[in-house]
Amino acid sequence: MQPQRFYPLSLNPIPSFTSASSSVTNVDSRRMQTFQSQSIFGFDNSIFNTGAAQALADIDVKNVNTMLRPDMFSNYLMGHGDGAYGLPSASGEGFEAAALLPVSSHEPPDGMVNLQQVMAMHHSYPAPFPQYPMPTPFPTSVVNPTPTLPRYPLAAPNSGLEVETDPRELERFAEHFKQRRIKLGVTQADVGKALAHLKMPGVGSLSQSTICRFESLTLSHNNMVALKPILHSWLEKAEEAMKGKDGTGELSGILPNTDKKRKRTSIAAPEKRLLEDFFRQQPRPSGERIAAIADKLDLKKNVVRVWFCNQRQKQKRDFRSQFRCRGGVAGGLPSTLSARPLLPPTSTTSLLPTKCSPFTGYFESTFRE
DNA sequence: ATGCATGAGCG
DNA sequence: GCTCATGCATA
Repeated sequence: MQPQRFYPLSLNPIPSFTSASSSVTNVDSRRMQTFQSQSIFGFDNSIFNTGAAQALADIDVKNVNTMLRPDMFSNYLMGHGDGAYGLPSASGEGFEAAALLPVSSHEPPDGMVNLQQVMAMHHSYPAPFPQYPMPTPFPTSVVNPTPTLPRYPLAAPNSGLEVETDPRELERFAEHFKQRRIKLGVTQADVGKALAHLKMPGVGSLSQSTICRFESLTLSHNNMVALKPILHSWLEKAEEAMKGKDGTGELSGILPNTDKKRKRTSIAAPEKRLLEDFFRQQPRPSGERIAAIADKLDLKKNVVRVWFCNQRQKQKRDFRSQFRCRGGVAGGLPSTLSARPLLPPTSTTSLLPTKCSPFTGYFESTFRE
């Protein structure tokens, strides 16, 4: 059984949401305007008011004209969990950065097992939730301490709760997430599968790759923003399930057996070096040039084209790189927990030197030949 | 963890 | 034909 496929989380089928004044309206506009305006989680509020949310969760979102929007998750995240940290405000102010994050790493389980197995172990983990530092206290008026209130937000706009877009906070969460996941003994793949069982509208399973990239911050900023509430939600449930030693089972996913094999082109080192040379010369070669390169390297034109696409994306998608200004990203940072990204001073409005592209953190070289 | 690939949405 | 999110396959 294949995991159900969903739309990319940040793609929004509603055209009006994809314009410059997109649905990410709730987000600190000062910052958001520095990023691509692609909407993230378009989610029609009305579905909540009509109580159709659950029904929606059960059908293929491809057929639904709604998507999730990060701001819709604000309340979602605040639900319960005494130890759970709250969604910080987008302002991100009064919040000391990664200094607080040296989470002491206790020994992880020797082997990774799926959550179901873990829960079956009946181990009660001591101090299940080393409090994730709460950056900005929420006004109590918007915090919902009552566990009986709806899991899905009825309205988010201008509620004061906003999507987390502070790169520091995202980074901190990513690390926190990884630490906790490991502590729980859950693999990245397990998390990805379990997401489908959260029954969050528009949220299906994700691959191990994506979870990995989230943890290692090798996603675009928008992508990080979009995934954070979902993963946070999973983590909350997982912690809870672990606490109450009787797992509800909702996190145990069906293990899909993917048998189809796709062959992957492998570009040899010499060719790759040449491609990198070409890329340095011109990151956005014309079709003709691509053809020429392909011919020269004896590669298929499409392979070369995709390689350039991926190379550009590689630069851009590294979440961390978006807050740096440098010539290239080749190699990138090691994705170890100890890799401390160079993040700019607190002010999110001046994250980047003016010469940088606000989105990519790079000097733009958009001109094509 | 990451390289190559796919596909939706878009201009 | 590009960007972007995401996944399969593999180093």
